[in-house]
Amino acid sequence: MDAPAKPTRIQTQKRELILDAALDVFSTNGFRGSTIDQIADAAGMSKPNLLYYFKSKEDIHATLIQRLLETWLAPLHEIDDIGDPLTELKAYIRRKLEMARDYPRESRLFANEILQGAPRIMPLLEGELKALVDEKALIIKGWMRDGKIAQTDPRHLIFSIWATTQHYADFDVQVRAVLGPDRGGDGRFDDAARFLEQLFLDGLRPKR
Amino acid sequence: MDAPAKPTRIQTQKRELILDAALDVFSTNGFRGSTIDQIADAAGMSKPNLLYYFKSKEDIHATLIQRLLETWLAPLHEIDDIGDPLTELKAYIRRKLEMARDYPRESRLFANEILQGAPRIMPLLEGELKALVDEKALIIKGWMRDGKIAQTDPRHLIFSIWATTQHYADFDVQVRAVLGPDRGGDGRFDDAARFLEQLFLDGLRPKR
DNA sequence: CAATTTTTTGACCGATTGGACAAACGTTAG
DNA sequence: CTAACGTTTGTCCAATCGGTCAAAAAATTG
Repeated sequence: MDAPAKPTRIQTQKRELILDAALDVFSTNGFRGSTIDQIADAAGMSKPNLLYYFKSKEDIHATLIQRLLETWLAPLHEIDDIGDPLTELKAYIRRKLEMARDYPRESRLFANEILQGAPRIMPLLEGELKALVDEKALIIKGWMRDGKIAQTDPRHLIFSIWATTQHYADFDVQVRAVLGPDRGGDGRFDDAARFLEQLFLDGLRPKR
Repeated sequence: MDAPAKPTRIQTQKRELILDAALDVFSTNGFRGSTIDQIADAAGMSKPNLLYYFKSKEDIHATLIQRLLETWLAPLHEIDDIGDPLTELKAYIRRKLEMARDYPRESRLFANEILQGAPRIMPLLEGELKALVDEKALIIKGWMRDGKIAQTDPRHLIFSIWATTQHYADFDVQVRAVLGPDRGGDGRFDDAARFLEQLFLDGLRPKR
């Protein structure tokens, strides 16, 4: 009874088009600040037509958030303790920075959700995300015990990596404005990568 | 003709009440996501009454943003090259972290504005803020030339300080969710302060 | 007190919102 | 061709939006 019935080619195609348009709109205006009309316009279709593919504004947003989280946590999943700790952390920072560069809309969508108090993903933060961070914090703690990296708080280390990398997506307009048109162009991600590697490896105290 | 007429006691008092309520609402919902009714409710008055003190929703928001920016950039202004560079930077990080702790609503208001493309403060970012950062970047660059701190990109250094400290205000719910009820309580800012000092001074490479 | 000014509110307005619906249109399989 | 099904849209609806206005209520002034 009521089998889901596999989607037609047009259905999958249009749904994808809508989700892409919705990502544009939601990531810059937040959920409450976005309208179905805006999304429909951006997707090049009428509002009723959009509502034929998604049954509500909530539905679109939920689909987007769910899809986002899968890709968003992937880099953290990849951390394990088989490689060299410092190399592993450097790779994680680089991957997160690449995600800020290649998926800035997803980063801003997430930032908007958290800023608003995470009303739609709070259970996930306290469940899946916390468990994942706890697991990786244990690995990092092990590296510290082995003297492979300096002794410090592994959870705040993870926070600082998130903060510094996502900053280049979420605060992009500010970064561009401050750097000016010259360095705001393309090289800013390379500069950021170099700086962050230096910061996380050796900090600011001058070598003796 | 049309002298501004000094405000009554009730006027200054109620305007302050409204701004405080509006800061609550705007900082969690963004500009478009907030309604005058929400603000009026939070301020304990009727909508027309609120509009008697501020002529529009825009007016409230503009007042809030303008007031925010004055206090927001104060810590950066305080950086000068008379003290010891590392001490100076440590103090700046601590001050910014205290602001994230004591004025989280202001931080989120700012984050919302930037996330939405900074439509109302773009000129200020490209003008006053860029000039200020340029000025302080020169000071930091001097420290690097003198060998007082490690050679690196001073602008990205400033970005990383902003990102790591504001993270504890803007992403507060995520930080709390991940740390759990125990450490999510009060000590998290002290833990963050200790971690950030370690990170910015010495990084993660273990001492030999 | 009474006159005046400031403060507060209920009722209202046009515009926009998320969403429903039936009718029209396109496509495809028999 | 035609019946069936998938797709698209114009029209409509109730709720909410930002904001106005006139009149009532408080506060202030003389």
